[in-house]
Amino acid sequence: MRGLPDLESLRLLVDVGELGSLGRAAKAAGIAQPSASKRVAQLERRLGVPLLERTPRGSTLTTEGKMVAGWAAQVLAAAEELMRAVAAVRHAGRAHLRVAASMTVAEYLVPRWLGELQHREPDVQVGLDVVNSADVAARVLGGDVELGFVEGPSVPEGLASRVVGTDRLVVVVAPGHPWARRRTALRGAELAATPLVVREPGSGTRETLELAFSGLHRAGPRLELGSNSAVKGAAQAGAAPAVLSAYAVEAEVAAGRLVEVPLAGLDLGRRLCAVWRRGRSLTAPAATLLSVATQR
Amino acid sequence: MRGLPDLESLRLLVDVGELGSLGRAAKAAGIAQPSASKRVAQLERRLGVPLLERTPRGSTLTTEGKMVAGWAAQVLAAAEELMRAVAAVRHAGRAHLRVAASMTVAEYLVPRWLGELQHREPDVQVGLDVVNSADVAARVLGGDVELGFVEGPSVPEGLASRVVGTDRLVVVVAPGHPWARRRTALRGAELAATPLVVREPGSGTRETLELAFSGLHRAGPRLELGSNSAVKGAAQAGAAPAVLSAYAVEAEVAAGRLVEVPLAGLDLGRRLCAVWRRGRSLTAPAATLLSVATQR
DNA sequence: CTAGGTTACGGCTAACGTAAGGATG
DNA sequence: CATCCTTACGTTAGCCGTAACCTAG
Repeated sequence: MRGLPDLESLRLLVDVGELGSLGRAAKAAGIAQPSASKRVAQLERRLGVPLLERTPRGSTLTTEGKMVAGWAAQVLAAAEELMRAVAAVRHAGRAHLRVAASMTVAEYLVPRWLGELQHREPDVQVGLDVVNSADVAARVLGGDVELGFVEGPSVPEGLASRVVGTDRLVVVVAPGHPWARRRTALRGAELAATPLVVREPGSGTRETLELAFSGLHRAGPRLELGSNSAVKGAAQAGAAPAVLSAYAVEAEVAAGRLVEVPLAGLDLGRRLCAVWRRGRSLTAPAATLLSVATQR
Repeated sequence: MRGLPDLESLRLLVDVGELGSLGRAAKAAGIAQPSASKRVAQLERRLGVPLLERTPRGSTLTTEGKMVAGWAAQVLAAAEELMRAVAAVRHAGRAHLRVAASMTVAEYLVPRWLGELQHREPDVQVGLDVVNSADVAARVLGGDVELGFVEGPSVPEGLASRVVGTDRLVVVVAPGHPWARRRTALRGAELAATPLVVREPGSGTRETLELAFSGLHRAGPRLELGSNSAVKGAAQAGAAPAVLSAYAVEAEVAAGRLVEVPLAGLDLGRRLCAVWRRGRSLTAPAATLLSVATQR
């Protein structure tokens, strides 16, 4: 099993499952039927598993095919979220509905919302600016964007807000780190006195951490890095414990590449809030997006 | 924005972000540096967004690049789960650790577990059989597989078991269906008297539904279909309300393509259980998998 | 005969590697 | 001048569409 599969072939497989024949799936993909046949055959070779039961009256998925189609649908859903989010970033300036979001919200929440919004309001083009929390507030107040999404702890002045979710910072270490097998919760004072891998000053993650550490005796950071993935990489390499958003490390923790250390006596929760100009009524698409965001 | 991006290019982008230069990312991918340069450039053209800040001392991700890399990492994680799961299906027979799982568990839970198991026990090859719940029990009792995973409601005789998660059946309709705007919860009797789109008899989903309907006056099914995706397709087309696992419709509900109808007075929850031969001790890899599965 | 499938073949796109050219500390 | 990136170029591999053939109801 070398290379990763290509998404077009996975889409083709899913379509065959739903439409019942290679020919119809080919039409849906805008290619000729023999091309679709060959692509699926190649996918079967590459995965080493038979996927279709072919008959002169159509094709149905084998048991393995149903499984693969199910897993493929999840890959495709993630890919489509990516494409929608990229489209929103590209249209940042000239869109019908302009919003700004901080990194964490933009990365983990916004793509989902866009999917549902697009379904409810198919014609609305969303433009997305990704900036830090302070800039989100500035753009909303300045009227550059209609709606903003920020991560706590503080909600800026002069803005109406609604909580749309909660996040918390977590301490993670490489699986080989002594703390990975800890059974007793880590105390805040102990964490503060340990050199850590953290995000750069000014990021929402760092600010939440600084606030929680205030008043504690503390060690300087071991490493300051400018992106979540860089911090994760350093933690996995065993450099030191890292502090990051629970969203950001979800996948690594699920896969066992990082281990979350239980923590006590330190509040690292933070609200994720939608904000808009106080007293100004929202346009219809903005109200829809807000309602979508609030429901999840 | 036509076609979907290809996964190799996304991997390349993520690697550039983590490794700091196109050259190192190229080496990681096993291709020449100019090829990597061209691929990323093509990705930028295709997405219509600048992704890299190129300098003579390396390349760093732009703000948009960091976003895209974050979203790409999620797509890649899903793709890798798919590949691991396919490998397990392919090795069904001749693996070190052989397990059997029913559809729902195999589709939504097993890929995650495999990721973590592979991390904890890198050398273990897992073989996965996907069969219905009754067959899972038979294979465990017959010694064909060491561990099984079934969806309730009944736990087979003669097997030790442990609950590894919970699922529930949900009622979903197309967004245009009258029930989509319902505010009051649906009563069990009303649901039973409505023609539905359901899975075929013998599937775990169908059995749970039949059990819940027992004693109620009921209408026949509107459609019986052999796969979750077929049922979802019919529901989206507006054929009738459908009843499916919450896991199965998660993505569609999040994207607004299906709407969940609130339900009262009918217990459609079901436990997902690991099962093994009573009195037989588990091998080390099986025990590890069980512990991984139990923790999530 | 129709509706579905595969095989065969020629054309073209696209990805690769090597080699050469340009910028920046 | 060392490093990293890009452009140029020739080769190769893979995908596509058309056409021909096969099979079952």
